[in-house]
Amino acid sequence: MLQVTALTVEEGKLCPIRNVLSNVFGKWQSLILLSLEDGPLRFSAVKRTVGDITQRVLTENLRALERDGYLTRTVDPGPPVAVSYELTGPGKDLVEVLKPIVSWASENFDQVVAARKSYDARA
Amino acid sequence: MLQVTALTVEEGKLCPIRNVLSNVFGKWQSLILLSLEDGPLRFSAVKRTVGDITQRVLTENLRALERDGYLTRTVDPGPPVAVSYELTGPGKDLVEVLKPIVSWASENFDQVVAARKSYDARA
DNA sequence: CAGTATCCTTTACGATACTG
DNA sequence: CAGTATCGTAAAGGATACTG
Repeated sequence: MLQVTALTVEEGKLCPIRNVLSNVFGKWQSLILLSLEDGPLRFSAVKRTVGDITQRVLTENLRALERDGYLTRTVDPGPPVAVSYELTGPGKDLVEVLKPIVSWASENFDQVVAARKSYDARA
Repeated sequence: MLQVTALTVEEGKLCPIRNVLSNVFGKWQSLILLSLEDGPLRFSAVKRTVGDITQRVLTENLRALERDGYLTRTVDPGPPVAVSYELTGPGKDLVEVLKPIVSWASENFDQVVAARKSYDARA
């Protein structure tokens, strides 16, 4: 069976699922990765694509994604300075497995909304 | 291009990606869904599978997943009472698109850990 | 067994102002 | 332009005790 507990069966080893996914399944991470799907973008372009993320939080999330090796950060000192973010190989792979979930979400949105409505009506 | 902003292009409509995924990409939701992959489990069995989740939080998450229509909750009044949770059709579909990410996480765990180490060494 | 009820802490996030 | 610095809020989660 699948191992999803904090520690794997071999004690002392962290669960890869949790350890990797916790940095991808946040409110913004997957959205940011998806925004880079078609090629590198500059900081402000990522911000525009995601829409309602603050500068502080975007920076924070970009750094975390860079740290995990999903994207690179390239600085072109200007002036004005231009910083662009680009998916790495692993980052592109990750986006590929992320996309089916995104499609699923779009396709099943109505169903989920209906389920919520029916649940709330019963309670 | 993919639409990931809070409001979709047709104003006033919520983004399906965010709206659906925010209830799946939490710390526990995907783990709980995965625990039910092989068939229905009772409350305590889910808890055992996930490992270190508290009763309160597990209950909370199970309710949210039930509300979104991913699983059903069946009570067999005992005594002692036995409650079992089972994936619905949509729940099973969701688990299927979730599994590739889980596999990806397992396969790329070492790489991510290495990336973090190298990033931390530079900074 | 499968929860509720409380209380408390942590973490993520939002708002705003400032800067090389 | 792409951040950093502060401050404040809110949601998620942890610990523990209690119950039909």
